[in-house]
Amino acid sequence: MTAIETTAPGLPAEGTRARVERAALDLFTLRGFEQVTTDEVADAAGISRRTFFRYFATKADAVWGDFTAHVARLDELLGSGDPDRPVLASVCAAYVEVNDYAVAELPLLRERMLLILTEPALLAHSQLRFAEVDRVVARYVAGRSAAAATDLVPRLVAATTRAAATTAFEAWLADERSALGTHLRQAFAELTAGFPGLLR
Amino acid sequence: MTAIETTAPGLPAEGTRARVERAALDLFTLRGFEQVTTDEVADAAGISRRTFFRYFATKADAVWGDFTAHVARLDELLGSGDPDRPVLASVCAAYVEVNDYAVAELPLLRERMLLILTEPALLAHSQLRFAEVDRVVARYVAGRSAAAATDLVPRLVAATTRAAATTAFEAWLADERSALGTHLRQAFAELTAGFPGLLR
DNA sequence: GAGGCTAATGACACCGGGTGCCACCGGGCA
DNA sequence: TGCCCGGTGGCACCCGGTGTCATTAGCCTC
Repeated sequence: MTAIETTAPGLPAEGTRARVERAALDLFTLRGFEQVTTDEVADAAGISRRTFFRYFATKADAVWGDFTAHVARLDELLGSGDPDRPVLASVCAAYVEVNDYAVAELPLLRERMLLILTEPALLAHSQLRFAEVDRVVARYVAGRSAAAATDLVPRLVAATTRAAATTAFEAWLADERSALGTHLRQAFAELTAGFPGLLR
Repeated sequence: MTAIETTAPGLPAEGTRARVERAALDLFTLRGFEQVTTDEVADAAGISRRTFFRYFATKADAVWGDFTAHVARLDELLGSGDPDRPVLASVCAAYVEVNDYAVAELPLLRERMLLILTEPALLAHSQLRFAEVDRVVARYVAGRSAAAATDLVPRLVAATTRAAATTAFEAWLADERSALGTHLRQAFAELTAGFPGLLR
């Protein structure tokens, strides 16, 4: 595997990050996360192993894209939401909206999430990234319910809505033709209603 | 760090596993998970590094005790529960019961969970162990609601109740004097009622 | 235009978790 | 006594991740 487009040292390195992400996603999808070494990813992207770890803190981080921006957008959506809507409904709505991707982005999202939720090493790592989401949600719930972000209910809302969202993603991945939003709405509906179908 | 009680090779190795667990827990609590090498743990327990990895698949597994038995007990509790009780309530009750520890075991449990939920590497790893719990719960819910264990609702119940239980653990760890069962019951009450306090 | 600063890169050495392999040791058994 | 067997330790190796240093190119200043 040699580089398609080699970059010289000292250059602004335009698009290098995106190129590495593509190489990583391709290789991981093709052969499995653990079966691919960081050396191979770096090689395929035309950079050195050392440089790979300057773009991504860990091997796992190469599959997440700009997740920090994703979390920031969720934070903004929560902050700019309708203050008259109930807290829990606001959280769910923000989750649905932040995950309302353009059709063209769906294949990439699918590839990412499939890796994250099926590869054990990536699933483990996801806990650390999703914790960023939890903090944002807990802070929002705390702010609207006059509680501390470390109290039980804010944490509880954050943890359970995130669990519901993740489960919706799994259902979406399992059904190639379905819409992510549908699964998210259904999951949140079940959650907020206390699972009405399970009263027996 | 030298071994208190060295064992000869070829011996039945009685209590070695427990001794390694204690050494690991002590060192991790004292200096932090990442700051302790497996070499040091093995040394403190009087075995070689190579043998450490025969008792535990990973460094992280040394803090979990016999978690497989814990999951098995949850499975049994679910299977032997009152079939007239609603499904969701049964799951919550089983969670409460399986976590009803004797007072003498609480300090050890606290030490374990504090490490697991505070140390990033262990928190990430926890996702893999907790997934075992999720499978058991999802299978139970599926069995009682005429659905497949891979359907949305069984997975959803498993993921959200587990998230609630984990959050209850966090609350318990944050309050030295509180009872774990209280937090669990409160968390499940909020969850099953759809967070009634957040209607504004 | 020469020199100096900066940022990105790559080579190298090193650490630590995890694994495969093999030699060794002790006990049980024919 | 000779054999097998299971727990063990030593060793070499792979791979993810990090610290250090030299190199390179662009840019800014004089």
